Amino acid sequence: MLYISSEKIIERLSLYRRVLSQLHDESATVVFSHQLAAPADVTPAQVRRDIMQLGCSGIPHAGYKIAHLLTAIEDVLDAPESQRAVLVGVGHLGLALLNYFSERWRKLRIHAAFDVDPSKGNTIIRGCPCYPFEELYARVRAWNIGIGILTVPADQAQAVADIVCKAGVTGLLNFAPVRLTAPDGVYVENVDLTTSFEKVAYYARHPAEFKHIKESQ
Amino acid sequence: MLYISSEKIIERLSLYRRVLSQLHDESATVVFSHQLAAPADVTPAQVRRDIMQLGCSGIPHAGYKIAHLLTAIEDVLDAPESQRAVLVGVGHLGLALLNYFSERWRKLRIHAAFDVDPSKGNTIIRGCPCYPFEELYARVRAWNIGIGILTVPADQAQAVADIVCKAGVTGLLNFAPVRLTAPDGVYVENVDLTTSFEKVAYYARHPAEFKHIKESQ
DNA sequence: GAGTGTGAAGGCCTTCACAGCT
DNA sequence: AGCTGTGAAGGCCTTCACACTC
Repeated sequence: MLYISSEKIIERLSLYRRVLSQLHDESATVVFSHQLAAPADVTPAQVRRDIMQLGCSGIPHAGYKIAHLLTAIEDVLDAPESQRAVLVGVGHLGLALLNYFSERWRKLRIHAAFDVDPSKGNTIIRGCPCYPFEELYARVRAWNIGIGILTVPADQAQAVADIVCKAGVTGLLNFAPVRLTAPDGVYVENVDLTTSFEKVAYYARHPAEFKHIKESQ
Repeated sequence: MLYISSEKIIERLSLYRRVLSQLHDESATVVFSHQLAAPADVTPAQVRRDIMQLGCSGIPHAGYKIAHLLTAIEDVLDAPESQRAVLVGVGHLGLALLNYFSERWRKLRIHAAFDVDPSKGNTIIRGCPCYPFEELYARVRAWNIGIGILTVPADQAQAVADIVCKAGVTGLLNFAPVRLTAPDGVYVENVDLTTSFEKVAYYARHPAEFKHIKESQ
């Protein structure tokens, strides 16, 4: 089993995999570093370094075997057995994620959803069972689930985080515009839509300021 | 007008503002660097450096004036007049964003939405008018809109990006799991839900690997 | 010739550490 | 005493450049 220390590399591996999967579906068998570099907005040298860390080797002038890379990336990114998450908050964003992640990965999936709205309790949404919010703690603990996805309003996010952390999750994917506090050992990934929107707005007004980013292609 | 070169700083300013706004609502008037550091997961020294770049000064032992900081951050992040975006793809994710960004900022808002589904054409959703997809190019151009938010399926994202770029936007907020190609001068911010999910999954399985991140508090 | 593998260099960001102020 | 302001140091990530291979 291979451990990767850097967050940035993990993110790029996910991107590489997406491109590799597509190439694989198109029946390609080999890939060059520059083919992976362009979609990930990095240099070919960066790609080669990342692949080096995976323990893979290419063939000069002939590139890398796609199948080898895919296997190596799976070894890093995918759980050996299967990994499950719960989603809390079945609003529009929650539904979008349920659509998005339904069936797409065998090894990583949303196992159940929870919502305070009683009308959503004990229904099945996009193939995913939805339970009453009150059952959150007991079910996460009983199922031994490791990931919590929070798509609840900002003022409830911390309370929900506390519950699922106490129930044993070690990873949180937080969509609420709040910075959560979580116990040591729990990884928190924030998807901050406000920040993303404001950032785009800033650079949309100052097109000169990011010239260097585009030149990396 | 002040220009900030670094993407990271822009992101942190957005976070600082959120905390500052809340403190302001609670009638606080001053803030210490460590109060802003904790929610943003950075050191107090980092906060002081960022504030320095804003051109603000604090008072030793007494912190920074919240009102001054808010004004300075507004000067950087907010457009002088007002800035408008269009949203393309009124699925669950699009609806979530319309809820999320409705009315919340006066200076930055979603001005119109577009969808291929004819039943959504010419309706008003969460206060935001929704038009048929065919009118996208003409309306973006006529209204001189600078930002496009893409919440369409992956296989349509590039085509939509091409249309809105040709119509004159200079910033794209892309939620489709594809890396877009856009003309020079157009800033693309990708919100990659797959990557975020896989990243959380990785660190949820390897709690030791991110110890250094938590220690920054 | 064209692409890989990698030590070395470079650059950016963050943190340290301490002087200065109240 | 406690917090700000900031030069200097440190660390991480990325890029360069070129030997090497097919």
